[in-house]
Amino acid sequence: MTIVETVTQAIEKTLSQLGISHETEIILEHPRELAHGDYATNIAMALAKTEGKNPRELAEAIAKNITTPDIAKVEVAGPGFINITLIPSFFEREIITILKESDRYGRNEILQGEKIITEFTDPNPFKLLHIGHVMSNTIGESLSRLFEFSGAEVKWSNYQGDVGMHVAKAIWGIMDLGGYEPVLNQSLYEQVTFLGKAYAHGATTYKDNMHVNDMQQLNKKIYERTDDTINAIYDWGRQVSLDYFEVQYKRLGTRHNTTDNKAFDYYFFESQVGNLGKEKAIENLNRGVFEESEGAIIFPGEKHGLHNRVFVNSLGLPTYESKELGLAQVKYDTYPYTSSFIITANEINEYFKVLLKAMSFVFPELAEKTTHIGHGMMKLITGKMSSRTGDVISAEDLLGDLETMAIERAEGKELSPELVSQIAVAAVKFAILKQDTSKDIIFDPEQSLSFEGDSGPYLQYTHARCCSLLKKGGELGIEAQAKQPDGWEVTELERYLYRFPEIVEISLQTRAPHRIANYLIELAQTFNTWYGNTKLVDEGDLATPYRLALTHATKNVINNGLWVLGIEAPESM
RNA sequence: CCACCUGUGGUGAAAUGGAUAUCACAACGGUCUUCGGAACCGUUAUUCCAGGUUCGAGUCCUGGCGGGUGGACCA
Repeated sequence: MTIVETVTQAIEKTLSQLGISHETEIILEHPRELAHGDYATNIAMALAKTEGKNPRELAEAIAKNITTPDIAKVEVAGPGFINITLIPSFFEREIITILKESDRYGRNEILQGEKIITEFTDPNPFKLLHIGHVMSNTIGESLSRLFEFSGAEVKWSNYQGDVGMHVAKAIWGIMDLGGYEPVLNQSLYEQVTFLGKAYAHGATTYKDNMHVNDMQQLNKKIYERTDDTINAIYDWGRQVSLDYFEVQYKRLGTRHNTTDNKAFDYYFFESQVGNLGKEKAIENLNRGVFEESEGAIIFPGEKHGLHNRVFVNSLGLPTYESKELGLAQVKYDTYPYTSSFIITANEINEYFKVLLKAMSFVFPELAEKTTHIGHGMMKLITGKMSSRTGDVISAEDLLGDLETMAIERAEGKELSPELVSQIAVAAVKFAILKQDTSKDIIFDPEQSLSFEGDSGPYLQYTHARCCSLLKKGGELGIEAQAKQPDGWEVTELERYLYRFPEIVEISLQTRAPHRIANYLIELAQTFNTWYGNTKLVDEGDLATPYRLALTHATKNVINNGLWVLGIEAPESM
């Protein structure tokens, strides 16, 4: 039984002893001020009115009767809070648990037996992997890890638009620039840069209302695969893009599956789900779910308080909407999930509401299992980042600049390329994950590059510092021992460490990795303050073994927390 | 025009309806013969406006004002 359950039960018992029946749930929270205790409940204030009593008097009455072995002190404070302080040996037991469970500490079984499929990143072949994709990738990976940390079997998927007008624009651009042959023998980066240029050229031309017809015809030919020359360009461009994305996932530290060493378990493509989606739309047109309008097949979202959307356009081609229907089925056929999460930027939130409504008629069981999670957009303070490949900033450029800064920051200290990469990735991922992911992020590269304050590198540094202290203890022949010395005063650090599993649960329930990120910062600050004020490894001090145990516990919690965020925890840096 | 999201120090953020609104950056001032200074300590400064619900509102409701995103053949 967890400490929260034990204490809640004790309060429950007290209430019934006092003859108070209640429907209000007993909620335990951590007071903002540690001085107020480890847990607090507002139950007295909540029940005061129905009981016809003064909240403070009621609180006093309840407080007097709460007893469990782990409670050292119960106090009434403020308007009627009941503050609870735990006994020192509770913390000692928790430290033992943290050391014993090691990299499993903080895991739970809330999602035991669940089969979850997540979808994120979703870059489009023929286009750049840009910072928006980095954001989706980071958030999607963290949520996937959080689900896994909570006991679910999780499959990662990536859905990519390998057909559609953007491809036609790119291919038109390639042809107009004289073909791809000249770059064939160059590096992957050169090839993909050429591709990016070609796309930009096509897109600009299209926007200027030139060659619109040509590109639409081209689009049709790409669909039909009737032209050998076009097919060759298409196959080259698609493969170059996919290879290049994979290089970027490696660089981003995206976890790779063990079967084929690729970032995702499943890759789905628009070209593979379009026909099925179109069939479903036509099928449901006959059932009256969809309607014909202006030569297109639409879903009348307006009948459901939403807006109408086109599923099959007037040329008879499936739009993104109907492809998504096909995708839901293909995903389920590939991996019979109990839940499916689709993580995208929030600019398509409204679109997804309509889509899920339509899906609830076409595939009721699948729609029930599907959740869309919209994340904020990455806004840039312009002019501060190099942008070698166009007006959007590529993942490549972003990471390159961060790595350069990390090296400068180290001031001549030799860092392995691997470590430099880990630090750069930590900087950007933490900047994304430290705040509510549903909101836009104003990405100030300078700030993220500064590596100060609440940053990923700060956490990594704290982790490395813990490792160093443990090493020093080892050299002196002092082993960590989770046994409080006589007269030990419980530190703030201990009073934060045991909260990690609770934080993970809250983070899961609200699907908010930033809860974990913020907790880790608080924990690291608490540790560093302690470190600054106390000589932790002191040969002559009997408390050193316990201090080393706390240091080790801190290392474990930071390590596990960073794991959920998808950030590496190097032992030295 | 309609829908959804959003408004917290100079800047960027946090806060299951709880106590004196927290953290970082910036600014200013300190600590240092390091246990690894990418550190630690201190000072200044904040909930868009008006009502309402509640014992209690940054948080919930209503109405303003400001910002973002969407609103039929792009995704």
